[in-house]
Amino acid sequence: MSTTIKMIAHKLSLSVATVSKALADSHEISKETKLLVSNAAQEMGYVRNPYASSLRKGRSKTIAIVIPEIADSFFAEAINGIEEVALLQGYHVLIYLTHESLLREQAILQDFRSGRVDGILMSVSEETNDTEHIKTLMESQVPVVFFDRVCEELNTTCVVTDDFESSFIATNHLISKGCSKIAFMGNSINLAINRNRVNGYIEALKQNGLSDYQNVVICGKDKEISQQIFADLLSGPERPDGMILSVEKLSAMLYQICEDMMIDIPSQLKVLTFTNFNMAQFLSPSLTTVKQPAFQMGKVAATALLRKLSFNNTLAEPETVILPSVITFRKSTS
Amino acid sequence: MSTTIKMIAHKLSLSVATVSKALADSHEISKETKLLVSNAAQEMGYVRNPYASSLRKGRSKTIAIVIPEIADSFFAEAINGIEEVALLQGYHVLIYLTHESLLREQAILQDFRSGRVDGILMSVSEETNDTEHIKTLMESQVPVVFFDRVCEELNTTCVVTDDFESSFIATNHLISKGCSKIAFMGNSINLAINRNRVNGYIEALKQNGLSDYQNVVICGKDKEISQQIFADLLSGPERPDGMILSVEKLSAMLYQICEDMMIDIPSQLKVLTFTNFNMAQFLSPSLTTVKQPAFQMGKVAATALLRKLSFNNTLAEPETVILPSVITFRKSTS
DNA sequence: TTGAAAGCGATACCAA
DNA sequence: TTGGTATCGCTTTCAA
Repeated sequence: MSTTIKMIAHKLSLSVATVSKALADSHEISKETKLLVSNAAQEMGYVRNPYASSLRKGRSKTIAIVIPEIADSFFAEAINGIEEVALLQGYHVLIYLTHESLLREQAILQDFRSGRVDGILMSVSEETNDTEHIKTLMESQVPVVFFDRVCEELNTTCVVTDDFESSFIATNHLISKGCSKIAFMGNSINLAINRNRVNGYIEALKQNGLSDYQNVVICGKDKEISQQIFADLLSGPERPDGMILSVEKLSAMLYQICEDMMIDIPSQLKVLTFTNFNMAQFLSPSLTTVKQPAFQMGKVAATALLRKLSFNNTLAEPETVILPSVITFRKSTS
Repeated sequence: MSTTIKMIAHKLSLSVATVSKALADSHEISKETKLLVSNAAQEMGYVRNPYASSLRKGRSKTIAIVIPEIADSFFAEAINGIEEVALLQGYHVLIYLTHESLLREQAILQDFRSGRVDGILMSVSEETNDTEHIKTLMESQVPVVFFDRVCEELNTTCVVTDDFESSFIATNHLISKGCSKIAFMGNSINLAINRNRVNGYIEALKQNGLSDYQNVVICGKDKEISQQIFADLLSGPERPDGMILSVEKLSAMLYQICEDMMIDIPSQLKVLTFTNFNMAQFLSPSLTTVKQPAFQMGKVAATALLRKLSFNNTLAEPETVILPSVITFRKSTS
């Protein structure tokens, strides 16, 4: 049985009210009493029951991270950034994975209507084409801050990177290296992030008169299907000579397929990936990357959310923060 | 304001007790009433307040993951496995990072004395040489299950991989490839996992009469210091011709240093890493790895913890589950 | 400066 | 099968 305020009160012959206030460092309580209480608390190993506190206060000092997956260096790093900020402000962090399923995402957000969390940091799933579940939650005063995979149509704070520009630069880079048939491998078209990257790609093609070969390929979450798509594309008549991978895990897949099909990177196919992966430089061939500022994005998103919470979700107007990605040219596109 | 049991009761002219029982699918309640209640709940968008429930029941249906870091493919995958099991059984998952700090680990566990979580899944920090904080928690009936970085001296369930054997095989492999001066780069000697690996290494050296060059190097969490240690080791008179990296992130560091110092892998130095990393095969040179079954370890650990919880932490005797790692030989040790 | 008491929402005991 | 009510531990208002 853990120590309660009541026990402390009993021991010191004080009321629970006084003890509660003392522990909260209320100005109504005398210095001496505070000292007495905090000593007793220390000694008795008292830790405030968070559930009683949450129930009473209507706030849980807990936030949720809702993301598609975790075995991805971007999300792992972003969590790192979020955790750092949360810890500093005394918040606890619940983690939920949607595994790219809208149904799961809906179920998770549905649960949040219970008041389990004070706010949410979220990157939507590939399947999220309907945002009612998110809207509903926001309407019931649970602030949501998006990062990376945002919903642009929802009026709230978003933390993203410069997807259009990065993609534009990346495409131009491939073109400058002699590519004329560049394929863009993305995930769901539902995602604004993907649309922005696609648009950057298309714009670059257009400016270079290469729109004849405009090839946006959607690879879903299913690994086998993606592999088949790659294999078909690379063995087809109109084989690309350049590829932009919008999803980290496609890199390993493509490297494998190229090895199997004996396609040389970069001489036969130039490749570039949007990833946060820190070993790109040591791959064979070393991989040209657009590296997102994952840690920073996590920090900024968490900071924005906690600010909303401390301002009681008022006067914090929605904003879009754009943090720059860094493109590093390596052998895979040389 | 979210819907409460009281509101449902009011709407249906029932008592809160009845509604509560109906929602819990109690046998005391008639089929008709249950249907009535569940319909109303659905319609009103009712979600049980978890904090009120936890307060009353003394259980939170929440577990914590306490790990050193998250930007590491092992831990990321392990979380994946944990989350899967937790979700299936209706548990929520709080995540805490110690960043290899004992102080932080103690503070986190201290908080758990509040009843915030029903159980804990944990991999200890490098600095954890004192386990009082863990013992205290276990004594207050909060079950702890260790995975990967376990505390062998604490009497509870541990999920590990075959560290001694893997390390033994790995060392023998290097020896069979002609190495005679093999260095073992580990993290804290506090960690049983590290000791087991070191012992496997030492045993292999001994059996091959190579104990003259027995070199266990401790790289802490500080990146600069580790780099210096590597640089010194590789520029010293007794430069090793083989290296076992016990920590994933040392791989990138070593590849970089070898590039800078123009040391060729594998001709001048053979390298092998304990990692869960899925692109090892595409590194240059491709990296020989001991791959831990991270996802599976997460699943097994979570399953064990939840079983303890459902059995009220009785009759679940402590056990040690050993899941095998897979060693894959590649160019870095050829 | 301190204390009594109501109440957060759900659960569980006991009574009807 | 249903309902009244005490209770979980803490916070907060109001009174002393």
